[in-house]
Amino acid sequence: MRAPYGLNILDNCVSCPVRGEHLFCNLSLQAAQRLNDVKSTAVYPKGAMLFIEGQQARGVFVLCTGKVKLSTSSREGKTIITKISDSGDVLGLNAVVSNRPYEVTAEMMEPGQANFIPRDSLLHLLRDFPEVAVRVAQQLSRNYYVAYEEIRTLGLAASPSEKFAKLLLSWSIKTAQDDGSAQVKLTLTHEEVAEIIGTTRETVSRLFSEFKRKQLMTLKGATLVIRSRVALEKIVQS
Amino acid sequence: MRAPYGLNILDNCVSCPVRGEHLFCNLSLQAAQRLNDVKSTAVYPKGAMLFIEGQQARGVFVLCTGKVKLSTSSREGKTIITKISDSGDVLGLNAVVSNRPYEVTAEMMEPGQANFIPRDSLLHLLRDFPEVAVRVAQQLSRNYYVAYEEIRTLGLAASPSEKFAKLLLSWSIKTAQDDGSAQVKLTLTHEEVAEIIGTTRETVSRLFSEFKRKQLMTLKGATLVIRSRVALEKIVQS
DNA sequence: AAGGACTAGTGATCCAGATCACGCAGGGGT
DNA sequence: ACCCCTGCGTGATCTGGATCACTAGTCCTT
Repeated sequence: MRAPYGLNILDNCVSCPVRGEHLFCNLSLQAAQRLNDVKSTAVYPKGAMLFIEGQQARGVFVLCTGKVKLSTSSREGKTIITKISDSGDVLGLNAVVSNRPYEVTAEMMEPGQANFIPRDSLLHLLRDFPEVAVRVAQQLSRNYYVAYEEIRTLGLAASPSEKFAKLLLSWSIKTAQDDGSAQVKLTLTHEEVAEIIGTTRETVSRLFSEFKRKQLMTLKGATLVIRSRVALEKIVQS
Repeated sequence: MRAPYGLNILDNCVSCPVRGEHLFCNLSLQAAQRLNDVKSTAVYPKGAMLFIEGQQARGVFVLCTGKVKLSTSSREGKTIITKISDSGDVLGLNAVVSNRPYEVTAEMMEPGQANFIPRDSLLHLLRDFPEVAVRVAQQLSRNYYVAYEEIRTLGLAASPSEKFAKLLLSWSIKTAQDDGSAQVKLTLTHEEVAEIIGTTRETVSRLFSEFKRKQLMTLKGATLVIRSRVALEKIVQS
């Protein structure tokens, strides 16, 4: 028996946009109920840290609304952003399952709401409900794929242009039109973009100029308009 | 009830060096028996490909003996080695669990033996035995951590020297002595080392010279002697 | 013994991108 | 209005490592 909507973990915030695909949607009634009992909801302001790299894992966060920046830094202060998470994402799962410190820092980029599930509760859930364990395994392997893509990008894609083009393409996936164009609201600073593609702020500035000059994109206020995805793909594999 | 040794999946090859920590050791009697029924063992020659990047996932391989090189390449032919696996490692797990193509190519670097577990059998095992699912989840999150380390290395550690030092340190972990020295049998070509740390063969050659000159290591035949791990660690974080 | 196919070492050159150093615009806050 | 702070755009310079081009040792094959 499937849980009615009322027991979905995301239901007490905004309705879940991809309901059913998520880690904690469409569980059995029992599992969903247990989940509901152990979770707690909170609202976080912009800039709030859900957790910090190196902290012992306390539990996982299921993001309802808002965007979260996941990043790591080296001792010398260099920072890379590994992912921008949004609604529906589960944060901290790897650390919880393998009982290690959080490997990234999670910072709210805008105010938002998240459900928290304490470590022990989640682990018990895992052992009591095979369906949850399988879901978690699938989620973890998905995370792995994302990480792997990142390795490919960092290791194989040589130039900043290439990585920048890749980034633009990844942004434009959701809003892609039939004609290959797309619009994205640009919420990151050049500095942050630089931390994503592993280059400097100056280079990102120059990339924006270059791509505009080459008619690959235009910028109207904070709205990024991508002319042709095909042209970008050509740069990626060049 | 725990399975007797006779039912451990690694038992029909060399005895498992870290028995008990592995994915398929110390399962319940039932689970171990099922596992034993569905697995098949084979010997592979040097150069054999267990699977190739992009192939639909057929199943997982549990490596008994030998070393396996895991690598990805870009269309333009650039290759990176993401990991050198050895005895006990489980290969292809991520692809099987998330039902995607293998994300890497697995090539035997020396002759060796491996157990194969077909995809469907493993997935059934997952659903029937919560303990297996939990184990798999843990293994996946461990894989994730390794991938994450790689991202940190590629994204944060700037110079080839730094990455080379990191690599030497990772090699010397197992054989580290109290005085900070260590010995490693060097089985990779300069070319392969270059593919691991993401640089060129020439640069690796120069790195070897430089590190020898700086008394960080010496080379006797194929035996690499690391003088002081501390000195290397200093380079890593410099 | 001789040839070929890898693997290594090392100079010479070149260039993309980091670094440094500005100026300039917006936008709060007092 | 003022200042200060953060984010952006762009020139000038510098440099680490890629690339190219050799030589030479080693191991295998025939």
